[in-house]
Amino acid sequence: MTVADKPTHFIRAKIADQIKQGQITEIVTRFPPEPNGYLHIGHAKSICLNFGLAAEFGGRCNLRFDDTNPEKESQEYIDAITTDVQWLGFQWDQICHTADYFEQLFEWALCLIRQGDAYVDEQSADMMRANRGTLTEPGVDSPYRDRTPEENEALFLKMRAGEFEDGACVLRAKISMSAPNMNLRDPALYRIKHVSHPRAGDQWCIYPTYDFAHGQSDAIEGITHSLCTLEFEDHRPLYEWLLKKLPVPCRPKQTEFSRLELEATVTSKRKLNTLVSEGHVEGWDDPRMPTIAGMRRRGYSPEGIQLFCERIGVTRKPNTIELQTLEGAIRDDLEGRAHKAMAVLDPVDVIVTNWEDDALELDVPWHPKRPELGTRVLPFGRHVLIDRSDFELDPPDGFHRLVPGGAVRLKYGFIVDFEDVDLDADGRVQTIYVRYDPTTRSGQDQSGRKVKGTIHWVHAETAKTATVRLYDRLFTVSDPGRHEDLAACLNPESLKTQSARIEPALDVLMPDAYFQFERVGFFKQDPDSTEGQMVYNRAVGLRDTWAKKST
RNA sequence: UGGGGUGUGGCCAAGUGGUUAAGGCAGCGGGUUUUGAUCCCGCCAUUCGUAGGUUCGAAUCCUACCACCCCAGCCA
Repeated sequence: MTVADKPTHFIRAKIADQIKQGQITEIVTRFPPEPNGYLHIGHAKSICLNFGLAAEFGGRCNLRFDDTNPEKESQEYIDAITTDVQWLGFQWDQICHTADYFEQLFEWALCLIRQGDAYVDEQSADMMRANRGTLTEPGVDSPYRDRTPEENEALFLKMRAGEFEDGACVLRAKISMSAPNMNLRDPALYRIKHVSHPRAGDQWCIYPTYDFAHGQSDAIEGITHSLCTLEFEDHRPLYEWLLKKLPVPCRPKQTEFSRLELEATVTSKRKLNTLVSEGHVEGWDDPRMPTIAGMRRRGYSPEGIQLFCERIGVTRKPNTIELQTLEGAIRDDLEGRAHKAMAVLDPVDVIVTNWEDDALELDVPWHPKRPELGTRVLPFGRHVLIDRSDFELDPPDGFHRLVPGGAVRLKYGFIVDFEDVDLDADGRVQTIYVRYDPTTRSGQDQSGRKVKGTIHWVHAETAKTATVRLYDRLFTVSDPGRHEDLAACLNPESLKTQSARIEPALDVLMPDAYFQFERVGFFKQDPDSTEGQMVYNRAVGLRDTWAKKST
């Protein structure tokens, strides 16, 4: 897609306008995750927005780790985030860490102190909370609020020197304790944490807060558009207050958009963490997780996720996207990308009674519309397996698969006519007997015969056995985010593991390929796979209007 | 009962005073099809949170009301 045919949204429109008006010549954005967890689908929206916009307008986008709280952050998350952003298909201009700005931020804190715009408060956290007031009542000034700049500077230096315990005091902006916006009631700028930092090591025992770090970091990097979610809107006056008070190189502008809410999905880091730590899923990359790592393992493609992010738009409205919107985007992308092959998940024996020869090796394309994907060998013979659901003794109206007295095409093979069926004592189909029509070989059919259906199959002798993992939504409720007891709304059927018979070509490691099991769904080889013992994850099923009608 | 936001079809989303309110997803109907997939065609809001008002004319302007979301971390 080019800029012209992408659906527009208010941020894209605004940038286009600014460029047109000559107000800016280049845009610089940043994606600023805190490395305290894995990236999820909500972050994907932000990544696509920030990197996408920069690419579209010929600008730059930085990946910035907003690492101001060493208590929660770790190198594991930094590495995972780096991997995920690249996998999603984006390349940053610079990789940055707020920690690398700590010295400059400290200098700026000193500036504020000398200007009389910040003070060291020795009230306890509880006291500060009590004195902050409420939503409807103003707060009370701290008894330490009127210290002189000299006194504050001396204290702040002592904070840095490690002369105070954690929590003994904090640097606060001196704004107003009666501001209706709670964020302006003398917000904390620096706090004491005798904790070593994943990047800065033991250099610091005081760390800036988000509010004191974010805008100035944006300014240091020359960010033109600081995009963030709506919950930061109330912080914007503070963001601007700091940039105005400080001798920063430029004044970035913050623009907010609404965060992504996905049906039947949780995206709070706390809740995702609970799922992992309580063992409800197998890890951050469990294919049922809405994490980028999880979606990657499940078999979603980066382009499919990008397509989804483009389709959902960017606004300031609260929104909850239906799961089918995500699945639709993934299918739309995978349809053109996947290698298409045959696998039978619930096999039943079929004997082709008039086939006397050895196996016939059919040469069939991986994708009928994409010859460049090449071909593979598909064996056919006397004994094949078809899916149990593709035969009905007593078919409902409109059923066009194999039935007694009927005929069906074995895809890429021949048309076969029903001959007989063996049932076991319970009336369950045991073996189906058919005759193949030699004049109907795919690609050289001279019979002119038409049959109602074409089904998939594998050759019994050469087929391999694989494990398939069939995933379904993790939660039974559409709004798990609103339920405190997550365990109570877990879907017990979110993962079904079973074996399947696969054609030989599917028994080869192709870790980067996406597959479609014809008539079944899109699959990806799990990293647990080994040749001879493949594991296929179902990313998403095919659209199935027949199943829909019959229910 | 403070401040900041948001309300357009089942879900998203254009639209910012003047043709019959874009488009996507989902749904429905039909065509093509060696995947009941894909692809193609068609249908799907007399109405824009509600009630008033301004205007020749309103989803767009004004007023009032209603609903929902965010903010009282030394989290981000």
